[in-house]
Amino acid sequence: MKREIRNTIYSKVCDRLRGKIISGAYPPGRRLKMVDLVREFGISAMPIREALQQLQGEGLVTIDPHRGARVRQVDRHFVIMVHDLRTAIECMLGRKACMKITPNGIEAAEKIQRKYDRAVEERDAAKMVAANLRFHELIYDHAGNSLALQVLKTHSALIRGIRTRFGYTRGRPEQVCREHRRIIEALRRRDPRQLEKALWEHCQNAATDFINLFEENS
Amino acid sequence: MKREIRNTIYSKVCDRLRGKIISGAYPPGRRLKMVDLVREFGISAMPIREALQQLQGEGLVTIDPHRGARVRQVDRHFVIMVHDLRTAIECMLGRKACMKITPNGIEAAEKIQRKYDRAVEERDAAKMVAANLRFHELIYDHAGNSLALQVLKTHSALIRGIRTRFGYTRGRPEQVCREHRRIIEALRRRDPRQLEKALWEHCQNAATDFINLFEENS
DNA sequence: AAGTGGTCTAGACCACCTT
DNA sequence: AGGTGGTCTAGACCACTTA
Repeated sequence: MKREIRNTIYSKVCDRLRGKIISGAYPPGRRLKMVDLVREFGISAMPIREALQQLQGEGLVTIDPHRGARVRQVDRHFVIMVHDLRTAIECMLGRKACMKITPNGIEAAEKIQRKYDRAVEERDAAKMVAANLRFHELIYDHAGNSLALQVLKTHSALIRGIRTRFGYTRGRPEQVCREHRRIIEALRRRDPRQLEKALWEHCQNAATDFINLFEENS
Repeated sequence: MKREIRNTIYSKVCDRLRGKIISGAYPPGRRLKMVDLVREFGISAMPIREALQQLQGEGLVTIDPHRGARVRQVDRHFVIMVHDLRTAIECMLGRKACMKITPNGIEAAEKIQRKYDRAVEERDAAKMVAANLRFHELIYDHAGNSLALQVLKTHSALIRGIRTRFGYTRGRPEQVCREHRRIIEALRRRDPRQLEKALWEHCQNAATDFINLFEENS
C-alpha cells in the first residue's frame, strides 16, 4: 500500500469528504454508509469514523448512534438559523476589526473587491463567492478573535457550497458591490457604528437573497 | 464485562471526560494520554479516541496528530475571545426571544431569578452559576435558534466550569441580580432594544469580573 | 427471526521525540 | 537507534430495523 508521509489518513478522508459535501457531490441529507465509504477509500472503518466525527464537529454531518451518518439536512429553518448566527458574529468581528485594521489591510480589501467586480462582469458565480469569502475573512482576520472566526467559517461552509451552485438572484451581485463599498468606506472612517450597520444590512440582504434562491430551487 | 444497553461506550466516555474537564479534575492544559485513559476506563483505545474527537468538536480538548490530546489551554486571550463571542450570540438570541417568549416563560425566568437571589444569600457560588445558566438558557430557548444556542453552550462550558470553582468578585452577585431584573423588565415591555442593551452590559460586566478573577487566581 | 450496518477489541504498525 | 504513544487493520460483536 502507498505510504503517506506526514498527515494521518483520517485527516485526508476528512478533507476529501468535506470537499465532496461542500461541492454538492454528496448533497444535504445523503446517507454516508460505512460500507460504501470503506470501499470508496479502500481503508478500514475506524479512520472514516474519525473523519465523520470531525465533520460532525464542523456541522457538516449528523451522526445517530447505531444508525449512521448523513450530510446535514438543510431546510428553511436551518438556513435562517445560520444567517442569524452569522450576522451576530460578523457584526461583532467587524466592530473589533474596525479599530485594528491597517491601511494596508483596507487597501487589500479594495483589491479583493475589484476582483469581485470583475467576477460580476464575467457573471462567474463561483468566482464571486470565492472573492466574497476572501473579502470578509480579510476584514475579520484583523479582529483578533480566531475562535469566533472559526465558528463563523465552520457554520458558513455548507451554505457557501450551496451558494456556489445556485448563484445569486437577479441584480443581487451589483447590490453586493455597493454594500461592500459601504463597508470599506466605514473602515476608512474608522466608524464602528457605521460599519456595524453596513454589515448588518449586508447580512440581512444576503439572507433574504439566499432564502429566495433556496425556495426557488427546492 | 457489564453490557450497557442503549448508549454507546464512546458517548459514555465522552460524558465522563466532559464532567471531569468541566469540574476541573482534568484542568486546562492537562495531557490526556491514551494509555492512562485505557487503564482508567478499562476499554480499548478507539472509543476513547472517538470521545476525544467529539470533545475537540465541543472546544474542550485540542488534538495534535501523532502527539496526543490535551484539555484546552485557557489564557487571558482565550477568555476574552469567548466572552466576545458569547456577547454577540446572547444579544442576538435575546432580541429574537423578546418577541416570542410567553408570559409563562417570563414567569419562569422570575422564578429562577428568585433561586439566584437565595443562592446569593447563602453565598453558594455553585448554586449561583447553575441558576444563572438556567436563567439565560430559559430565555434563549424561546429564540428558536437551536444552532446558535448550541454554539453558545459549547463555548461557555469551560469558562462556566472555572467560574464554578472561582466564584465571583466582591459585590458582583448583587450586581448580577440587578442586571437580571433589568433583563426581565425589558422582556415584560417587549422592548428588544432595551433588552439587547441590558444583555450587552450584563455580558461585558461578566467578562470584566471573570478576567479579574482569572488574573487573581493565576 | 433474519439482516443490516454501526461499534468495539486486540494487536500490529509507524510517526515523532529523545539519546 | 530506541522508546513512547498515537494510528490503522481485520474481524468479531451486537443494537436497531425489517418482515
